[in-house]
Amino acid sequence: MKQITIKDIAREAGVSIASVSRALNGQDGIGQEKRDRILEVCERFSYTPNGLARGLVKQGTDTIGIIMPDIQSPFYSELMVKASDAAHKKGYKVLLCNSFREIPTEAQYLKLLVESQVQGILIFPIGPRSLDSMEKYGKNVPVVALNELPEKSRIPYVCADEERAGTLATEYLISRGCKDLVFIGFKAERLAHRYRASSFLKTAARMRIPARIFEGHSDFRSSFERGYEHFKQFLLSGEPMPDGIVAASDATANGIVKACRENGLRIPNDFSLIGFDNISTELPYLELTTVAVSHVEQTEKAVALLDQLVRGRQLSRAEAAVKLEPRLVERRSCKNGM
Amino acid sequence: MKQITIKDIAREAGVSIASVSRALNGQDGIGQEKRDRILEVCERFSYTPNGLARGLVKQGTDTIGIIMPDIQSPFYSELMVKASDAAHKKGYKVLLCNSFREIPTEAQYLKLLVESQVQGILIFPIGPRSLDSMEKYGKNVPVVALNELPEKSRIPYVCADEERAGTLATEYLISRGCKDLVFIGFKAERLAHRYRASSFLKTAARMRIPARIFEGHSDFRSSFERGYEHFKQFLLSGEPMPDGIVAASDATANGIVKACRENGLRIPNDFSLIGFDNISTELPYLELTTVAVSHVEQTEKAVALLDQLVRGRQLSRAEAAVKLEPRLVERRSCKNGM
DNA sequence: CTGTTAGCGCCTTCAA
DNA sequence: TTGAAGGCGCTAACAG
Repeated sequence: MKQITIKDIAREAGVSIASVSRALNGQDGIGQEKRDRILEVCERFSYTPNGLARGLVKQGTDTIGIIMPDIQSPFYSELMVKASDAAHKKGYKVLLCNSFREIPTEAQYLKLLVESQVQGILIFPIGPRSLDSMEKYGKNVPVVALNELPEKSRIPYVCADEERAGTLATEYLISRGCKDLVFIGFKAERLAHRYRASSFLKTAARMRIPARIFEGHSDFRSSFERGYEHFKQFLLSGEPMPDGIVAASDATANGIVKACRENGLRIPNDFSLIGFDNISTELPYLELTTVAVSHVEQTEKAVALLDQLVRGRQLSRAEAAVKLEPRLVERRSCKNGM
Repeated sequence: MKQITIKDIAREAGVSIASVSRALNGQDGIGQEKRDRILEVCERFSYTPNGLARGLVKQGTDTIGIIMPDIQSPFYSELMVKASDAAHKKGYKVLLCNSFREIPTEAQYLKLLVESQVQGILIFPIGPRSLDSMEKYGKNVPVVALNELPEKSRIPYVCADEERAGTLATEYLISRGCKDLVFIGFKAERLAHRYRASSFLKTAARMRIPARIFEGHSDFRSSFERGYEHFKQFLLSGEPMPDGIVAASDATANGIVKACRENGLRIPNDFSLIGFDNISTELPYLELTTVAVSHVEQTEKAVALLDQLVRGRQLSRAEAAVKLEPRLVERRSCKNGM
């Protein structure tokens, strides 16, 4: 399939390549009649301009890349969709990449995107170990992180205030009368989990309610599986059953629900359950109460931030480190035991 | 962020740009010592080659594009992941695009990918209306369709033999003792549904079992919603309850299950349910029996086909129109009433 | 209004 | 083993 170039079109239409370029880009400085003729020829040859050449001379592609760990997770795919929307609104094209929760794959995509001359990158890091390559490629092109907080670094980010989220969730459970709390699905590598868990403990202590973190062993491919397996481990552990469970995330909560079904446990009858992230539109079988920031707000902020950077604005440390206020989304997975 | 070029590196290392290029691409014709020095300089400046320029001169990007209608659907996202895997194995990089089930968006991405000089495109068409742009851009670059069968066109495709799938599903339900069948979630625009539904009718007639297609009104964003709404409409319609339901797809079946829960219906106690596509690993609450082709087989075939085309091989009509044999995946949504 | 020309950053002959 | 030079397809001055 030999590529047809602007030259072919020019020859065929009997004009110069400059005119073709002008016609194609809707610039003026060309007669209507000539323009029509050129466009007609393009159509006839089903000519498509070479984006590489154009990008090369224009020094830009109007494209940003989005890297996320798991396209199959409802959480990420929803955020991804919202983020592309936001990017499109700002006039960017979007390249999507799925890192499969693998650090090397993630690094590879960062490289690919930089090489593809995207103007900026939005990344949902896999975890703290993502930092190295983010910092490396962040020298070439602006990078904004969502969702994991690269606090130790200078990478700009937009995420939820997870500490506050943990507090909200715990307070809510207690306000509904829970007297014994367990946190399930904890994964130490996730910074968000660390915040959620530590403020969980802190809040419970402050309110004088017994609370513990269940540390399930071994890790699993997805948060869903982790929730499922950890909760089964918890049931087998012989530990006393709490009346309130904080799941490390909604995906985790979903796994817990599955384990409950298999063990004849009912929510919220047997215990109250609360999660984080608000992916529950994807959980048709459970109306999960959760704590989260608005996905739209988060992604739009992130794109706006990236856009600033792309346009070369210098941002202060504070402007580039956005923590959004989470709020409670009340549904039906918590009983009212007051 | 001024881009660092091969020229800067050459100047810094005190060599010619040709040498830098050679070092970067691991070609020989350059001394080890010089090569190391160059690489060191690249590292120090965190130089990343410009893919646009490289693609331009190499006349190729080793990249393929994948376009799918809905990244949030477990069905598509799973296929997408499998397809990228297959592409990576063949040495291609992958660009992902989400058409949002919108024909214009789909066309736009086709254009974007062609302009980005991908070597080939894998597309999960939204429906028959996708054909126009597929044929248009198929002139520029090889395009292979999955999942919808563009039979009227010359676009190469790899999909399930949906007629056979419909037969299998219907036969199975009947073999399990069903005496009254309804097909729910039908959407006329989906070619696959038409095949499934018509062979459903045909098979039931052949086996002398009453069967009908319930035509729900109005359409919905996702198959899930369509299943949910259509089944609720069915319940309200006053039609007699069948003992076997064929859902237009697994996603549809999932919607039906949701409606069942809300109406106190139990599966398979109240009726047997079967779907298509085998996405049920994503339906933790129901072990749905289904009919489908292997996702891995399908995507690998598709990538192999595309690869042939990319390498310029001419394929016969038959080679470019692959229908895979579906098989029954037996789980627990059908009772045994024999 | 139109055409000519000089690059964009890189790879690849071709000479040295 | 090395470097100089041409050109990939396109846009953006600059001339006419």
